[in-house]
Parts: sequence; C-alpha cells; structure tokens
Amino acid sequence: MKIGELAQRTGLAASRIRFYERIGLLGVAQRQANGYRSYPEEAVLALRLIATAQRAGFSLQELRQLLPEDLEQWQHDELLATLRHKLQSIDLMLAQLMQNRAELGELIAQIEARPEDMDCAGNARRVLSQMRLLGRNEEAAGRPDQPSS
Amino acid sequence: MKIGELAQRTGLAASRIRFYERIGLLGVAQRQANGYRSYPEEAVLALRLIATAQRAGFSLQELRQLLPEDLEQWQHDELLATLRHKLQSIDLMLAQLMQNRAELGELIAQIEARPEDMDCAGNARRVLSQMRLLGRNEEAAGRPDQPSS
DNA sequence: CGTGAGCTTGAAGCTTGGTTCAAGGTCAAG
DNA sequence: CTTGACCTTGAACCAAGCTTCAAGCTCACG
Repeated sequence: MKIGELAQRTGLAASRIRFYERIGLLGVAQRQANGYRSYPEEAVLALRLIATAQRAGFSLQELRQLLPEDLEQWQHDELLATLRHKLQSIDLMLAQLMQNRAELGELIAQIEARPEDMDCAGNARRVLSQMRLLGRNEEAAGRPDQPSS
Repeated sequence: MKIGELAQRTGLAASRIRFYERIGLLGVAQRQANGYRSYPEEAVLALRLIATAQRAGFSLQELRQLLPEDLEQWQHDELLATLRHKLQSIDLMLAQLMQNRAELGELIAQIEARPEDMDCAGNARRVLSQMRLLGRNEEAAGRPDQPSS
C-alpha cells in the first residue's frame, strides 16, 4: 500500500510516517517502480504499536533502541532471544505505566480524601494546604521570611 | 527559603522553578528585601505535585488549566473527572500493552514448541511473517491517536 | 576589602517530535 | 493532453519544556 493509505489506516499523518523512516524508527520502505513508498500490511500494526508505546510514555529514541534491526537474516536462537528481549521490554513498559497509574491514583486519592472529613480540622487543613499549594505557593504560612537557611 | 534550597529539596533545577513561575504555572514568588525569591514550605509540595503530575502524563499546559488561580472555589468534581479520565486512558494503554504481551508470549511459545514442525512450510511462513512484524514492524492493539499538538 | 557562592534578569539556545512549504514527478480520468 | 489527486525531496518552521549565557547585584567569610 502507498503512504496515503497507510496514513489513513493508522490515523497518522504521512509526514509523520516519513519522519519515522527518516530517523530510523521504521525501516526504509520498499519502493514501487515510480519511486513511491510501498508498505506491507504489517506496517499498519507497526505504526499502531509505536503510537501506543508513545502514549505509554516512550520516547522515539527509546523505541528505536527497543525495536531490533533487520529481521530478515535472523536465526532461530537469535530470534527467540530477541523475542524474549522484546517481552522484557514490554514488561518494562508495563511497570512504568503502572507506576504512572499509581501516582495518578495517589493524586486522586489525596484530592478525594476531603468530602466528609471536611470538618475534621486536621485533614481539612492538610488537603487545603495542598490545594492552596497548587494554586499559589507563596501565600499563607503567615510568618515573616527571614534569610532562613 | 531561597530558590537554591527549594531546588535542592525538590530535585528540580532552579532555572526550572523560575521557568514555571514565568509561564504562570507557579504563582509569583514573594521577594526578600534584596530581591531574592522567598518560598514557603508548601512550595516543596507544590513542585513535587507538579513533577508527579507530569510523570503521570500531564503537560504544563494542562496543569496550568487544572490548577487555576483561585483554588478556594475550585471545582473538585471537574478536577476529579479530569483526573479519572486520565486514569482511564492509562488503563487503556495498559490493556493494549498487556494484549501485546500476551500475543508475544504466545508467539514465543509456538516457536519454542516447534522441534520438527519446521518443515511445515505453512507454519514456518506464518511464524516468520509474525516475526517480521516484530522486527521493524510490530503488532499492537489500539486506535489512532494524535499525541501532540 | 575582596573573593566566591548564590541570586537577579532577559535573551538565546537546545532537544524532541513533528508539520509545512516549495518545487517538482506520476497517474488515472475526462 | 490537461487536470487534479497523490507522491517525491530537502529545508524551513513550530511548540513544549527546559538550560545556558551574559552581565550584574548581594552576602558571608577571612
């Protein structure tokens, strides 16, 4: 398929696909006789993986390192090793994402921990101070500020 | 505390803290008589929160919108909704990645459990085509997305 | 007093991840 | 055989998110 179709099917701009090829994230595409790039079906999946991984927080740099070079001349053992390596890297992505998730969850919990406890002065103040701190950090804490350190 | 101490305690560069003030993500810091910025204790928490949220995938733009000036009348529901939406999208990424992982695991198992089947051309080709896809291409589940502006 | 560490400013620079543009070549339809 | 959609290239441009630089002020210490 030509780049336009690939772009349409992945939802990525053609310029972006060319860009990925330029920086070596995608292999060099085959060419038709007229010079047009020609992609196999799998390219759709490849690009979707890249997009997903990006959303998962991976830089293109990282992805380039994670995706091995030329599969054409792979031998069996080598292949298995690479696949397993890939599995590991996916696990790594998962770990990172789950950490992201946990951090976000924490954030939510902190903010959520305010509904009824509002009248609990201690908690309220804690939450409030965090909220305030989100707004403008320099207010409150009304003490003069001497060269403290 | 002065900016240097704040930087040290948050692990962020002082330039970065000034940058956040410049773009309005942090409120304007109070000044000591000599013109030095002076931060309250809470600034430490504020910056950590920002850093955490960033790691959780929020842009500074988003954070600025999420953390409006007058937190006093902050709409918790709105904020919580946004955070939860973010959480969902992380979960979606997780699901996609886990599917990738499962498929890859299957593939490895297939290849491993293939002592004699090698001469079965059909199977070999199927496996090979999948392998190829892992090389410069890779499979993924998911839908298109526009990660950046 | 002067030396160095730390603070100030604005402006310029850098990296990442692309998009846009200009100047073309290709191709199917009318 | 022209028109318009689609493709090619390299180079320029862009936004986000910082860092670095230059030039100067402040402050504690010996």
